[in-house]
Amino acid sequence: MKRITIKDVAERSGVSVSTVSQYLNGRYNYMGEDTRNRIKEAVVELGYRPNFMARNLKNRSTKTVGIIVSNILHHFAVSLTRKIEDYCDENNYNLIICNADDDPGKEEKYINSLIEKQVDGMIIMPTTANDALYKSLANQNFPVVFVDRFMEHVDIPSFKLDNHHAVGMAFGHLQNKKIENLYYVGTSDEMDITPRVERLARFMKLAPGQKAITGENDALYSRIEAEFKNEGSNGIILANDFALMAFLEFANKMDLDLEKNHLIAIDDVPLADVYRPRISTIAQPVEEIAKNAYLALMEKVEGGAEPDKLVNSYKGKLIER
Amino acid sequence: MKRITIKDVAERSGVSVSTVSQYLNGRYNYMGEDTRNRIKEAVVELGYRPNFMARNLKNRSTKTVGIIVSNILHHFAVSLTRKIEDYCDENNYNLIICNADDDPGKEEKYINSLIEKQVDGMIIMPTTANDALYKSLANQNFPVVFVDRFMEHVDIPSFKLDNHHAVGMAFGHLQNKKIENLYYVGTSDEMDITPRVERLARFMKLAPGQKAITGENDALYSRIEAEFKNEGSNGIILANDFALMAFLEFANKMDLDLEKNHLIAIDDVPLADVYRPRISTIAQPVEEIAKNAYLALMEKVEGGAEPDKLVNSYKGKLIER
DNA sequence: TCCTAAGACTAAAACGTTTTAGTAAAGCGC
DNA sequence: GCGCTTTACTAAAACGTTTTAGTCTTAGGA
Repeated sequence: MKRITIKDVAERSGVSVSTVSQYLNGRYNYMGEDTRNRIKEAVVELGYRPNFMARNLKNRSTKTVGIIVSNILHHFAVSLTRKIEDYCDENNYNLIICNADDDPGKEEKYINSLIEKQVDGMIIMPTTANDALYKSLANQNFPVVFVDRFMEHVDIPSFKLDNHHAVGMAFGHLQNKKIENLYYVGTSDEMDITPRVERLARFMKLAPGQKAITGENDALYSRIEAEFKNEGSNGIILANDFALMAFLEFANKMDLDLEKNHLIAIDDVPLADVYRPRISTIAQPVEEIAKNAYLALMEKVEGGAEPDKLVNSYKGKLIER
Repeated sequence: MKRITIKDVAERSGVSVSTVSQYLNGRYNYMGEDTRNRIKEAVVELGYRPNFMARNLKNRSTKTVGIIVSNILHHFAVSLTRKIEDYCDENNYNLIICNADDDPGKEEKYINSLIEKQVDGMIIMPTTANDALYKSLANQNFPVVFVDRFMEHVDIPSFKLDNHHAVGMAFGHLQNKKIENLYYVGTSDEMDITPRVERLARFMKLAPGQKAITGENDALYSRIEAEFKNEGSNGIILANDFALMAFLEFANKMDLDLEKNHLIAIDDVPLADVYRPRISTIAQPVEEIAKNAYLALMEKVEGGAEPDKLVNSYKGKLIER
């Protein structure tokens, strides 16, 4: 598989590489019309495609940004990535998608790999466990923005759901029902991950003395089994899509009556709309987060103004079903 | 944001760039121990990271492969990508994930962009609408494998579900119930996309005279509304996750009794396990597809043997619920 | 003492582009 | 027919690495 270079094109069309390069960059007034046509033909006939590596060794910008999501299995992560992809596409940027899989080691590897690949900037949904690395990025003035999560002592702007408001809405929604006990079910807040911390904190504040059940994956399921009492009419706030799935699994097993147990979940997953009964949710402002994160990143890439706020929260939308 | 190069490291440690390069590539016997330590320090202090572009301009391999999925919203696409990512990770390959969004134009753009980025190979879930481009890849001997879909006149090996067998299992599963009418609900087979064509064809063969409802997105929903008759006990084969969602939406609206209407869906989406009632599915052999596609690609990358078969189908697994 | 080998390095070419500075020829005005 | 501009190009440096072919010094070995 011989690689076709600009030199092959130059030879084939009988001009110098410089002229071919001018042609490739659309500066047609540097050459006569017949030359231009000959080059055009040569490019097509040889199936020439410029070498991005060589091109961007000379240029400054790679017109590429990377996104590292904490876990691509979260519906929110995929939707956000899709939206950001749209923005990149519109603006002729390439997007490299990386999945850290909730593993700080993988995250570190990807951050380094993206830098080596000379991306112009990156969007990170941080695992929050690579403090030193984030800081060094910020210090080097490398263009980075965070999404979904915020880190207290790191000078990188973040774009995310207003978690306080979201939990407030969930709480308000349940108050309209006649509910005896309130539950919060979510992933554990031990890791200091913003949405977990903020959501849980707000729940505790709004419903002091009510039960919060937290844990990771299978552990969460066991804790639900251990702590949830199926008595009377309950309200259950599901902190994210994983929590919702865990609770539904439990509800199925116990055959809970979901007309008496009122669910409301953060993250508007497609399943909520078709479940029986349908499930009320709070949809994340994916569009706003994607847009503002992208714009802020571009500001940084182009060396423009810093955003005036480090934490940028956007309100979710209650979808009552 | 000044970029730190190997030259800076060389100056800082008082040796030539060649020596630093040797150090970076682990060829330590090219230098004395103290030199080695000085370079090490300089690298850390400067936070030096090699420029991938420059490095791979010289080298042949980029240790990078790309995957282009037809639509990242399909559960199957994400699971497969995750598995392939694991294989890449294990073997120290980087994976660039691209989402064609069922748009042949985007697919073409991504294929070109991956070539320009000098990936060592790519895995494509083809939209099937870029015939000429696939062929030119095959002719140039560029390392490519297909997944999920197969293209008749293109010399690229494909790794996919055994669709005939899958539909056969779905059919068999429903035959154990007492069913009066059989339905097939799926995306349209107009585009000549392997799974759609094969699944539909097999259904027609097994259940001649029974109803097949096909269409895209909203159109599919309307066709269900128009053609599905809620009379007696029905069996419904859902051709993929989109079809399942569309049908569940319809079932909800009509308040269909899902104990009388028996569903079986291809693609084991998480929702199937928690839905009420739980939904039987046919799980794709994601693991096998990922593994074999990856291995075949690596064979090609390393210039090894061609796979002996162009079409490699693996059997799905019936999950009765 | 001379020869060779080993050890510790370095210079420079090469990878495939872009870009800057230049050149040669043609055309034009006067 | 001289100077100037325009047109149509080209040569060569540069980007940040890797790699090959050296070079220089020191140390043995005969």
